[in-house]
Amino acid sequence: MLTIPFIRANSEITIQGLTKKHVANASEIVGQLIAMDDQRKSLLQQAESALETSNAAAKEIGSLMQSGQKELAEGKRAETAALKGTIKEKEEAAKAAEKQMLDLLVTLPNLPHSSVPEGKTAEENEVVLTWGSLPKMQADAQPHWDLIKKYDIIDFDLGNKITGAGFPVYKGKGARLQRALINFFLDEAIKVGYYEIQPPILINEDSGFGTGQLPDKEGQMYVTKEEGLFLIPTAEVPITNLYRDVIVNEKELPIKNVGHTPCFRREAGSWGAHVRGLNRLHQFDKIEIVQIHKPETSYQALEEMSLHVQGLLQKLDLHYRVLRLCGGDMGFASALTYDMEVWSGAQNRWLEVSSVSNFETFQANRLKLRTKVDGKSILCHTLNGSALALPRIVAALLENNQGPDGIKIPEILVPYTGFTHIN
RNA sequence: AGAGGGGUGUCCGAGUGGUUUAAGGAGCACGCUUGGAAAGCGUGUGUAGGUCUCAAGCUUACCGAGGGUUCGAAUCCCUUCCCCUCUACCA
Repeated sequence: MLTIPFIRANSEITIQGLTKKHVANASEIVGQLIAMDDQRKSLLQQAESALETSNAAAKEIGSLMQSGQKELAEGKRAETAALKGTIKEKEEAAKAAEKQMLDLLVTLPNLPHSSVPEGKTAEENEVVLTWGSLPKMQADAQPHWDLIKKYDIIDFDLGNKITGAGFPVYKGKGARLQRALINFFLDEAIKVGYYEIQPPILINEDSGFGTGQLPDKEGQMYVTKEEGLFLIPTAEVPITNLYRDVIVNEKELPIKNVGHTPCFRREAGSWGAHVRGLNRLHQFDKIEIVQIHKPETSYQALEEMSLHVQGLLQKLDLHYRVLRLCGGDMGFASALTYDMEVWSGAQNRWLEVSSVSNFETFQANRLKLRTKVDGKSILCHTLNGSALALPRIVAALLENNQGPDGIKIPEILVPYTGFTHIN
């Protein structure tokens, strides 16, 4: 969430940024917000000055009563009783004005970083770099949805039976490959200083709000019926929310956390060839890295996180590219996002496997995540990224590494899997 | 899940309607003291909002959260969350 003081002080920048993110009528909205805030302030002042009078009178009544001056006290009492109505009325009006302002403020996305390219759709994302080369595929190369059947390692039919579409069952070497990847990704993160967290995978409403899933995107999350808890769409939510309502000691920054969780996404309304097989699931595993920084170091951290993710892809020897997302394709809360895409040899297209973002103070403002610099409390910057999401990595590994002997496991994973081929 | 007890500042802890502008202690910071340190003494010590050119000052809210009663609420009432003890259940 953007802050009102920032918007007031930088209304032109705000309007430009919102426009880059394709918010319609940015200029009007900013004007409205400032007007609402003015109204809020004025009502609050009225309420507070009435309260001040009333507080003073109440105190006076107290001392009059103690000194036995009953009649004087009674007079005062009548006087302040009359104020009650005004106070309540003004307080309620101020609260209503604030709510109106917040309701609007909460709908505004974060402002994009200056390096974010203009553009509306994924086609306008900027390719930052491409690593590796196209895998050499055999003539009769099969897409992963055929390979998983051929080797009987991932079973969608069984998943359909016990849950529904998009909930595959991993079996045998398929299950072991999952476990190998999870451990590999966690170990790599721990090696470079991340602290491992195993969070709950159900979250409450406050947490959903803190990282920006609520109030807008509840349709994308599963909810429990009795408690109204949400199944997490990503470990970002519980791990970042660990720091909700926290003033972090400056010395503890930067914070670097990593966690593995299953992730749940309803993805209502998406079907078609592009979502076949492992390309899009309702439940999948992901290793998430989260960092919390002082503002001046956050962009350096973003680059470091991007390099970490790229390192993983390089170790798995996957042909990949890095995109800098354009204003229209970026997430709601992000100021700058890099997407990593791996080449899928049999589908002949790029698959998104990671998204690394700097949210600057956008999440921190909702979370009330602050630190103190020179005695003043300031909002922290939050960042996160997938390192990595499993299903599409598995899809690419299966497709790109298929051969006459079966599917070859990358060297680096063999100690984790305990086998060299799926056959 | 049932019964009972409890949630107060960075921490411990007093406080059941009016000098509580939250006692007292610990911690922390600064100062005095000292050859240096400890002890001792003194001063300060939260968050958010408003006012203000800045600072200071003034002011409002915050004793788990939300609402209510009252001229006045940490204190009384209602709702709710969390913790502890016992019982029940359970991996």
